[in-house]
Amino acid sequence: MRVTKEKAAENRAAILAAASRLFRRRGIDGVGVAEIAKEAGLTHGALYAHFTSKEALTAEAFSLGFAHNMEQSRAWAAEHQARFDEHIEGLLSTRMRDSMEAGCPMAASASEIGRQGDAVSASFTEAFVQMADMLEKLLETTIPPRQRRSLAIAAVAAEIGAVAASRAMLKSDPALANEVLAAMQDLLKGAHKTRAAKRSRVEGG
Amino acid sequence: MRVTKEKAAENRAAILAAASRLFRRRGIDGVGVAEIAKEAGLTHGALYAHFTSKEALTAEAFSLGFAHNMEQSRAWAAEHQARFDEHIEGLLSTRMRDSMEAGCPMAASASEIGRQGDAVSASFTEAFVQMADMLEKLLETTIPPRQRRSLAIAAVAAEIGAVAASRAMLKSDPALANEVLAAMQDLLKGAHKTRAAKRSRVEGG
DNA sequence: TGTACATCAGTGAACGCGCGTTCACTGATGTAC
DNA sequence: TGTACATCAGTGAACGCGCGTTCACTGATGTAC
Repeated sequence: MRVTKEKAAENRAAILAAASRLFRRRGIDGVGVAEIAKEAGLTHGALYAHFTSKEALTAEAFSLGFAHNMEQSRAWAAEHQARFDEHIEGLLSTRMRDSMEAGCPMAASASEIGRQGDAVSASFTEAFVQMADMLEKLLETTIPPRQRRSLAIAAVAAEIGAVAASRAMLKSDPALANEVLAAMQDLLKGAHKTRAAKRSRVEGG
Repeated sequence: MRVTKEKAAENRAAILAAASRLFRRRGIDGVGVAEIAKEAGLTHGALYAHFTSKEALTAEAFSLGFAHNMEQSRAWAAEHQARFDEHIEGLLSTRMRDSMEAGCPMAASASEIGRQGDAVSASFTEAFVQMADMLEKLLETTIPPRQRRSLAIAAVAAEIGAVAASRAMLKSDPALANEVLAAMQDLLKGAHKTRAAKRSRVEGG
């Protein structure tokens, strides 16, 4: 039966939220539309009143998931007045790795995105760029702009790899999984420090 | 009908090779056992004479895929007498990114491994460690052992992230996809150079 | 070396199941008067 | 404000399809004599 416009909008949002959550946890191919609808408190038929296909739903779910995560990340950084190093520590923490739902959605789905359609790829790219932009602004301003951009881009990719790899080996070697996170923190913080120092020396000399 | 032991072994190997190839290209959930068997020139029933289940096949296919890729990588490094930097250039090349089949299998499946069973996770970990060991040996010996290990581990995770991210955004922003590979090359080569230089200064002073 | 037979890799039909999608139907909502 | 009716979000049965797995059967291979 028909529901109010507000309720319909809520249901649509609930479907997207459920899809985003389930896709991260079990992969796109690992979750059916019936389960997504059920998780949102609906039957599978209702889903097609809001989305033309699973693919369309997937694209929107990723877009929303990325945006939501980015917003949380930005809020956290503002609240804690986090600089580059602290932000890297947060992203590469065991807490982020162990939470498929609160953690980075790019890391949760990285290797699947390339097999999806253009819309999903575009969502990923947008999220990647926003993340890189955010990190870039946190870098020492003594580093030349071009280097800042390069380092920020590499840092996002590095974070994705470290979290994905750490998750992949968690079942068989938890100690090494933690070592991966720590090693990546060292690499990124070290690169930041070195590039900032180099510039200072140039300025000083 | 029965076939010779040699032919049976060949068929088994063909199934594993087909599975490894198809899983990388389309994901584990994206490929059925019938297609794998067909690609190996058999019917789906034959598959169960060699493997107890798709999961068992998956674990063996990944194990073989990782080992095969590692062997190729080692051979390439030996032939080209590649040092750390050249090896990084090879791994983070557009050629490796664009070939799902010749490229790094860890990057192709990173985010899916965590959802598979213990055996698949163990295969991934073994491949990761071997890759890290190989890179570690290519690092400047002036760098202290603990730093070498940390850098090698971070480099493998970084490579996985850069290749996976570059593939994910290839459809929507090829220029940025290339930039990711270049930025990661800079980050890793820079870290290598800096750590080697630091040590030299300490030794010199 | 030749014969008889057990072995077993491979075939292909069949299993139950869940997938994405469609559709006739329901009934409260939203709207026109 | 009250009434009549069109709208449409949501329901649930049904669709064809491909999934992973099983199994009776085939017939060449490998082995025992």
